[in-house]
Amino acid sequence: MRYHKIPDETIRRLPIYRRGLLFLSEQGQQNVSSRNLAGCLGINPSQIRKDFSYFGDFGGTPGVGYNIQKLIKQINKILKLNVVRRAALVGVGNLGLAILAYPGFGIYGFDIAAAFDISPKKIGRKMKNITIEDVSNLRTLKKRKINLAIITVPRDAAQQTADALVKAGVRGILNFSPHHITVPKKVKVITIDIAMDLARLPYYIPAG
Amino acid sequence: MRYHKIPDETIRRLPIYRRGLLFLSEQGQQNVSSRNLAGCLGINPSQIRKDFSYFGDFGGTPGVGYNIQKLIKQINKILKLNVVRRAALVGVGNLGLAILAYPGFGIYGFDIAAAFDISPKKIGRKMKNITIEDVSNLRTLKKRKINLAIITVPRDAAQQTADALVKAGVRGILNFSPHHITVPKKVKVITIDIAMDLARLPYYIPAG
DNA sequence: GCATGTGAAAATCTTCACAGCA
DNA sequence: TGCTGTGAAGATTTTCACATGC
Repeated sequence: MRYHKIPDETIRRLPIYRRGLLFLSEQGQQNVSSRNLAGCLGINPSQIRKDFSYFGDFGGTPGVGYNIQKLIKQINKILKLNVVRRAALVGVGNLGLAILAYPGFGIYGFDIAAAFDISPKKIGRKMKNITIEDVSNLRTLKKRKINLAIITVPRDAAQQTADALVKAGVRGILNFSPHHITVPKKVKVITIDIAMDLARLPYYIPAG
Repeated sequence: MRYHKIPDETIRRLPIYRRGLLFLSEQGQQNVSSRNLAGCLGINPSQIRKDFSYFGDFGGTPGVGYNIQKLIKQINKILKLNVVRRAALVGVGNLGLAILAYPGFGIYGFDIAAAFDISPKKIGRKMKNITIEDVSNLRTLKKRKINLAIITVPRDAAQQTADALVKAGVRGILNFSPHHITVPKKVKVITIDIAMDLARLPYYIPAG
């Protein structure tokens, strides 16, 4: 299976596997079978084996399972998480602040290295070793080797923020603004709309 | 197509359509074609027409398009957003606070009607008309007609929080904790792991 | 002409089932 | 025996293409 195109869905699941593996590792486990990992994550075991098989030999041992540390390393390599990634945050409102404080990015090797806002009240303030800069400074990102960004600006500023980021050489954007943003093909955007995810819960709930 | 099972993917897109339609409505538009809406959202036009067709007649007019207000009403009805939904928030940390302050829930008819935490320092404090309660009060949710919940507690408290919510009659959970939670089939869980979404960006970026 | 609504085809993704190995 | 790795089958989702209606 080594030479095929990797399904997007497989890529989407790799961080889930990684999370489960780190958890099991913390529990002191050395090895894990696809069935164990599946149970831990609510995923079908064949799915896991199939996903792994796209990348060639994941070093699973029949009768035993996979070595957890090895697996984590392989996944890191595939996801290109084996170097520290510097990311910028644009829009230091409530959500932006929560994200700056969020401890979860570290375990993926992310370093939120800069924060930007448009409000003079916020510019210059210091949060967690980061001084909030004016958005006009976005153009310095390239020089600073920052090529990932998180957008937490209001909806109507989302597209222009994305445009500025693209101009500054950013290649990946995590967008929390509830608006579709258009970028060149070479830039990857992942949009998270918190309210939208909540919005489909009622559909699945019978009665009222 | 009226009597078929609706694809999950279609349900996932309905809130996206709704968002685009509200935006176009704000711009003063009355009608929209599948092609216009598609352009606005980055989705294929046939996809939109197919999605709509699952629900029977969406009242589109050949040569003209769809009436925006009518469409929004239909989507609201399908997603069961035509009544105000009361939701509880559990875990008033940074992310929880940001979500309490997030203005985006209102446009879907959500009312975050209660907040809970385990820390005595936070219990009793008031945020936006909501007094933070002790998690032991979760069992009152049924009486208070709250059947949706947002979990923003640390990873290791996620499962026990979910258990308490299920016991309290909650039927839908939006989970921000980076951990899989197991619930009975009648309860729907949607998990958002912010860091995990960021984690797959580097994969799509060539070079370093 | 322009746009909907939808069968049918194509693409994608998931699950099965089993050969092969420790 | 227990588990991996994977072709093949099955299920789901997307896209095409066009008949039909304004």
